[in-house]
Amino acid sequence: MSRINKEGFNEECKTDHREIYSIAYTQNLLSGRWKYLILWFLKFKPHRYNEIKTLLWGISQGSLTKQLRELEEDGLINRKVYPEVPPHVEYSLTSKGEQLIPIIDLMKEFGEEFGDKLE
Amino acid sequence: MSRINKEGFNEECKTDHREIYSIAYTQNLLSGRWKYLILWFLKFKPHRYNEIKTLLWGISQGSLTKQLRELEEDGLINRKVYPEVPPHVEYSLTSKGEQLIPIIDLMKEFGEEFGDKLE
DNA sequence: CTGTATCCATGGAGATACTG
DNA sequence: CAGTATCTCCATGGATACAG
Repeated sequence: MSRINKEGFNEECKTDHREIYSIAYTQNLLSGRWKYLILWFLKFKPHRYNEIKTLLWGISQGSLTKQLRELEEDGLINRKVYPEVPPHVEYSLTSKGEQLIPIIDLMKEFGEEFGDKLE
Repeated sequence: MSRINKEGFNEECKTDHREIYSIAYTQNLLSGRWKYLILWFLKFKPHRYNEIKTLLWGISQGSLTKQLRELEEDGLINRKVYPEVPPHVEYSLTSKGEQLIPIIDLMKEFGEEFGDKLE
């Protein structure tokens, strides 16, 4: 999903610009094939890199690293490195990231009601 | 954003499969550059094709038509054609689509709190 | 006014190999 | 264990022209 910028919205839009930008802002943070699920997993407890990779069956290392970096840059998750050998890295939600969880909860509830075809 | 299928999640995933599928299902319905904003506009009242096109400054006709068709196929919006000349088409939310609005509301609130940089 | 048809550019995601 | 570096592929969206 492409990211949406400030440019590109009608100056005469009937609804408040800020509302549109706010929705686009949040959408941008969550744009990515796996981000909703990563945040969902971290809701319960911190996870290590390989734990997430196992939960997200099918994700490649390259993709996972990229999504985690983006989530980190957007301030949604923390990355804590334990200076051990072998390496030990743990990802957890920031308070900002936690505030996204209710959205994902709602998406889960919606999907439980309407998405039965996936079962 | 690519769509997520039933396949691709670990059989031994610690969280309930249904929750993951439910999140992915909802994410799939909303995958698309403009869908959140289209639903947001329809929240207030039905809109005509060109009204939506004007609100979404910058969208091409081809893209708008495609997004509207997908939303319609997924049962989120209604398409009502008034047999007039010139043509008159009105889009409105279905009850299923209305149940998505709280999610978008939350995204708006989140963006209002954290997305000030877009102002 | 509300589209369709066609082509094209872009970027995100996967595959694979390699590394401290 | 937790990455990095490339490469490739293809779905998505945009541009443009045309139409009922």
